[in-house]
Amino acid sequence: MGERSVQKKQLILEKAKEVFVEKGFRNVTMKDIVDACEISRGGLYLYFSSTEEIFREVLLTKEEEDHVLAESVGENATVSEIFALFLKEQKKEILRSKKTLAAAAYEYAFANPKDTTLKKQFNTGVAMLEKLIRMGIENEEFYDVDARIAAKNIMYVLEGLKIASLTMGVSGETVDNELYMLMQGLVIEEE
Amino acid sequence: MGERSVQKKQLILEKAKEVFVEKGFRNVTMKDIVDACEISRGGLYLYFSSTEEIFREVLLTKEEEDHVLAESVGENATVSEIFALFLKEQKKEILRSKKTLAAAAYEYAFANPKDTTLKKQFNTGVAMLEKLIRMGIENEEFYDVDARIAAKNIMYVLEGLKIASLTMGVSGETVDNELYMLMQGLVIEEE
Amino acid sequence: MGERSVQKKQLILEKAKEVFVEKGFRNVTMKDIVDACEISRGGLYLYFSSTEEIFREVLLTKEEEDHVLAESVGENATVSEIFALFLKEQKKEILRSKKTLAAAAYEYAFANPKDTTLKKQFNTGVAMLEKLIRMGIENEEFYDVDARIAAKNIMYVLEGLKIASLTMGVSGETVDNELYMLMQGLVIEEE
Amino acid sequence: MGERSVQKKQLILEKAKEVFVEKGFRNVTMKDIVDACEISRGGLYLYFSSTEEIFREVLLTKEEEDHVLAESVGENATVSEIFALFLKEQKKEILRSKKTLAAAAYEYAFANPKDTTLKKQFNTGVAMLEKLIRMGIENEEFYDVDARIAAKNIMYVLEGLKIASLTMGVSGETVDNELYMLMQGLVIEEE
DNA sequence: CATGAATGAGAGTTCATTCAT
DNA sequence: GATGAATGAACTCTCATTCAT
Repeated sequence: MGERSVQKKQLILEKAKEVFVEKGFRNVTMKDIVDACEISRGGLYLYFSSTEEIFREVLLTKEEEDHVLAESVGENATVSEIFALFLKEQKKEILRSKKTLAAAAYEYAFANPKDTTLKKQFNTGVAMLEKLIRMGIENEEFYDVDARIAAKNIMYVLEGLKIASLTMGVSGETVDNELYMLMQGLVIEEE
Repeated sequence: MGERSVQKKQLILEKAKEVFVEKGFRNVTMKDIVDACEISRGGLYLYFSSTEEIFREVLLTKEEEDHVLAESVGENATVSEIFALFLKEQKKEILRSKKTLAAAAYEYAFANPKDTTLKKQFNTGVAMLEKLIRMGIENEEFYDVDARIAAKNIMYVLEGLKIASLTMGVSGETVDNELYMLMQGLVIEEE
Repeated sequence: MGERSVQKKQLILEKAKEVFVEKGFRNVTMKDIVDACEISRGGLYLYFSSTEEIFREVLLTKEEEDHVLAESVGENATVSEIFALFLKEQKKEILRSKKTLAAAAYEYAFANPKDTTLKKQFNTGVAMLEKLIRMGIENEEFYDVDARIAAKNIMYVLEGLKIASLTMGVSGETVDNELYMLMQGLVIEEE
Repeated sequence: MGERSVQKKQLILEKAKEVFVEKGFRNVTMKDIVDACEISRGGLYLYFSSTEEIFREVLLTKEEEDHVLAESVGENATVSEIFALFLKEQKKEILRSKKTLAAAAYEYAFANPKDTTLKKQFNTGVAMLEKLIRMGIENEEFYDVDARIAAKNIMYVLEGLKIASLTMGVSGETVDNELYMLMQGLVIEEE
């Protein structure tokens, strides 16, 4: 597969992502993707042989984006500020969840219980938060909690908000309340 | 619709529920349900005209079960005990989520953003918890928190655990940790 | 599957047979059969799920016809006469082989080495001939040969003529010569 | 077409032959041959424009091999010996028929009734045998039979054994019995 | 000459939905 | 009411064949 093909593959992944965002996972057919990419029926099969295969690659692309995000966080000042920034990003993500892969990813996970991509992404998040919390504790910015358990708790609340956003809608205010509680549980307030 | 028809409809809903538990929502065809019910293809159409319609009714049945649960709680003694019992029930529910309608319900919600059934069920839960928390505060068993916000927080954590259980699996211990944190945030420990 | 369905299945088998006669085995698609039967695409799948399955049933039908033939032979007079009649039937069969299932059956056998239908039909032929030859020997109409080996030899010559007829064509005279040799090898000529 | 091209064409024919041996005729696609030859899709079309065309040339190659065989026979001593050697070769050929082009050739012939390649090969065999038998008769090694008819009979038995070997399997013993009968019908046994 | 990406026709298969009985 | 055969639309997937490079 030459240079040109790599570009085409990339194009397919981009267009396919839009389709998955719009239609979820199960609902998407190879034809949908063919139409979105404006290529021939057979053409798509040169690159991928099922919607599942395409979705897996789209998910990996997402993962990369997340990594980039995680690293860009590293440049900021105090741990509390980084944490606040992280939560702010999460809020954005939660509120626009209907315009992301989130629903499709859940559907995919339901259909593929063996696949561990979501789990890995979750664990990556936990690990990052854990590290952050440890730093906060060391700096005496955070209460002396069990960093791992606290990290997991944050991730579960975020998951809860995400699925709630997808299935019943949540207001910005609601998210703020939840995130505020998370901060409160960790950050030592100055008097 | 006569007596007999009502019974038949009930039978269909029961069998259909098993199918939805096993296969989710999108994956289920009218044929699957026809096969499970051992009725004729045409026969099913006398009662329901799509899997969506069937699923909606199945979901309502579930709602009733939940109500029953909520009321049975009422017989217990202290608020803390009731709360502990509630969490214990939730733990069970979370750990067996793969054997419940949960995944199908989420899939259904993704496909039907307008439908408010899940939202109503969530809100019912919030209301019940809010009432409980208010009672706890009055009894001085619970800290004096914002009951509504606390109730919502609990529900979001539970949602997070449920979707995590469905998509990546969670251990009993993990659930315990989370539920313990929820208790800790509310119940005033005696010294 | 009710009365009506059995008739339809029969109709499909008849029409399918014509298609197999005309096009062989591998070349035949479900669509070909659908067109020949003037039923819907999906309709055919109610009865059969592949051309192979259809062909197998068509072959069995043929087998029955052969059995009928074998028995009808039993009514005639001397063994030599029966034998002559048998060869005459075979000649007809060989010369019209292009209008029978023969080619399709060979193709099918190539594609399904495990299937023993052809072998069984061959063995049935051998058994019948062997019995006939034994009777001929007892009656002193036939030379005292090894009945089993002689029977097999006849069947192999007939197979050779059949495949030759299909792949290169044979004249009636050629068949006559071969069949005459077969008779000569068995029947004791009166002086 | 230059020297190099001829080599390439030869390579294609060799590899294609392996494919035809393995898969028969109808089952083989241009893609199969492209894959086997490790050339480009377009490249194959520079030399051949269909599997049929390729198969025709492969068949001619086979014909040459047979000729070589026929001539190599010429070096041996008595006619009976040559005849025995010929039958021995045929036995080998029959028993390994599943590893030869035989099935593909029959399939090809079914699909191309106009093609006379198989007929020519058959007639070449008949002619060779006829010549041999005439020599045997002259030498008084063979009975005084009609050489042409005897030659044809031998060829038909061999065809019968070949197709039987392909479609239902034959044992070495069975082949021996048949070939022994052929010898017996010709060779005058010394007392 | 040679490549291999791309096309589009066409086969296989499944299902929601209808309708005569 | 109930049945289940029948339909046809929609999808999946494969290949022969072409063509820009």
